[in-house]
Amino acid sequence: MAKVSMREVAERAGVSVGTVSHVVNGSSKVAEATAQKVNEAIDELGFVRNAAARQLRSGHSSSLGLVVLDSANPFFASVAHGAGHACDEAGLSLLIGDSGTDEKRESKYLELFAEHRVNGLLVTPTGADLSELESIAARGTPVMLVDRASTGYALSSVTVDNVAGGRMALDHIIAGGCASPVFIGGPRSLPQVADRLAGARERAEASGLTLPVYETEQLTILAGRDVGRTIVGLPEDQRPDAVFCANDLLAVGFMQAVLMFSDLRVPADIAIVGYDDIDYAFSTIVPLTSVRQPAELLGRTAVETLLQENASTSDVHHDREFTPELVVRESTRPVRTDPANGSAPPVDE
Amino acid sequence: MAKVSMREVAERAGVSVGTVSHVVNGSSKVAEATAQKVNEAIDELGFVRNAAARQLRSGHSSSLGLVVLDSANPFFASVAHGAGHACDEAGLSLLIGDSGTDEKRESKYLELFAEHRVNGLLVTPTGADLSELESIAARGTPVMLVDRASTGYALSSVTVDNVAGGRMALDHIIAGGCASPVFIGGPRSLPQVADRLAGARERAEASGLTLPVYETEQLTILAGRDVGRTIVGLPEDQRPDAVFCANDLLAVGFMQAVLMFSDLRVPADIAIVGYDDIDYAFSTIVPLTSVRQPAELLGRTAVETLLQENASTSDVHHDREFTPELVVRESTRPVRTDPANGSAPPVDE
DNA sequence: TTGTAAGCGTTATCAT
DNA sequence: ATGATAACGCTTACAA
Repeated sequence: MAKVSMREVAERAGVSVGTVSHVVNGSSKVAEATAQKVNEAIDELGFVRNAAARQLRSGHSSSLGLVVLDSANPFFASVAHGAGHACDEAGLSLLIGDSGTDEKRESKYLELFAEHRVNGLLVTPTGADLSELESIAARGTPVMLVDRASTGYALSSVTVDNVAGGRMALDHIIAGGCASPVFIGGPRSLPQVADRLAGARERAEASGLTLPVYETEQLTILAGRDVGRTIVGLPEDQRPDAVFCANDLLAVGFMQAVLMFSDLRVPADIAIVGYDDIDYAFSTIVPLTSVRQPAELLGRTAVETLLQENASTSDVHHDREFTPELVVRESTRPVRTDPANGSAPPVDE
Repeated sequence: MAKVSMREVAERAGVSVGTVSHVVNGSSKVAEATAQKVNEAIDELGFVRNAAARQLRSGHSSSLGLVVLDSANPFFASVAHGAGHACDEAGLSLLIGDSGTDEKRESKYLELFAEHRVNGLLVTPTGADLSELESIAARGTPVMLVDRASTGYALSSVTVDNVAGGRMALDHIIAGGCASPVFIGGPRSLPQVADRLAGARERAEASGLTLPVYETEQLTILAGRDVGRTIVGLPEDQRPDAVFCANDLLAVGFMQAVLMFSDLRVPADIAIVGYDDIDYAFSTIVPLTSVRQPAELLGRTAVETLLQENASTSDVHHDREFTPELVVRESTRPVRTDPANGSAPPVDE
């Protein structure tokens, strides 16, 4: 058992615990010779610092907590990766929690991290009510919203403009000549989903189109496949000619269903646009057009901004917003160069 | 700041700290009325237990540490997911470290987890030398190897038979009539890679074929794409007619390169077999034939076995091995039914 | 340069 | 049923 304490090391080396502490932490000048003896004792005994005691005494934890909606989603995996790197550079360790879009689990992790006295919290919240987070922040633990705007709350945030992303997707779909697009995604209580839909619907309606919604319970491949099965079973005159999926996982699943359960072609019969541009979007059966989000950068920026606010004495909150980018691949029809129409490519904003 | 301690709660409620501790932990009978008062005080003050103090006093951490090679790899994401679930059920929290196949980083996490006095360590080691882990185990922290055999060391392990997987892949490739397969993967110092190659080579040589190796530095999409670019640039008579990739990420990247940088067809000109059967293997441009590993089960079993060993007093080590499974899709040629040959499907073992 | 000693916030063992 | 109180292993003034 690693039940060797500084006291035992001190005894073995014939010095005091204070001295041991100093050589372990390099906190004060210790004579070369004594340091040597102490280090020997440490090796012989297999001493390992006790993080709990150290933290209890010092008051802080040198760690950050991150709560994501789904760590199996490559988007969040990238966010976590970026955050992890930034933490490494700052000498912090990153605790990761996966809420699975469940408020109970989210609270559980928030509680756990609070008990561990993390230096800060990075959270992609599940629910609409951010008051729990706000009160945590008010009590002194810096909170940073990740991929979620702080609208109406005294919290900082790092986001990507989802409304703009939704607009890009629909503009592109419409420019390709599709006339009956639908939206697939959910739960709609997630602002990411709601905003992408809002942007998309805005552009659909501007072109005189409705944008029916197929709401899913989760943003997974499986959910996409289920909707896909439903849609390919529709009579031709009710079948959409384009789908905009709230994320790439849904799009991947949807594409699987189309190609597995029907003879429909992508994009000729149904065009597909995803969201996130995960690494695999490039490699799908029909390479996927997607709205790219700078996931790693999001994670990194979240950490850096948090640390920065932590260092400053003021209580200012920062809201950093990135802009997504449409990546066009084969899952959507080429932009229609309709001479009557001027043949302009889709324009943002 | 969450600097409210039990002492303050006790004062506020007019009781002793001992009593507060009891109501917080439900550890002993407390009168209904006093419990009420204490809970009120807790709410009003916003008291949050201090994990460091609690652990220091109690001696254990209620957490497990997991160190994986690459958390962005869906295979390890699944392993972590399975492990996380098992931990949840056991009321433990899971600390996750990503070594990035770097021994330095691996050691760093091992050290960090040791300082946190985790109840056990789940590790997919990077290097060949497991003596560091062995001595950690000897000092009392249970260590469980994940996706790595314990050969020669007094450690427990949960693995999938990589040699068998390699055999399956090559048997299938050969049965499809390919005559010049190559192996893509690396670093070869990883036993997972070495074993898959060993199994594959065994079967290749049994059929009188050599199995050239394109060694990569990492098991990533990018690495696969690089090798792909090299291979499609080869003169036709030197070009392989099948590749067996050490994991699906490589296979995905390789496929991207083939389709992007050449007019070669998959599987007609080049057949591709991956390893892991990640969710996306199903959705690649040409759906990928792959050797499936039960990733979530691996993680779950690792945790359960560890806990089990932890509970028992004996020092027995367990080695649990799962068998992989070939999943055939369109990236490989159909098995050749050569009448002269009996037309048997590929056989395991 | 090194030793001494007072906590950090809990839990657990006693008494009461 | 509740209260005192002694650890747990460490950091950090302050003394020597």
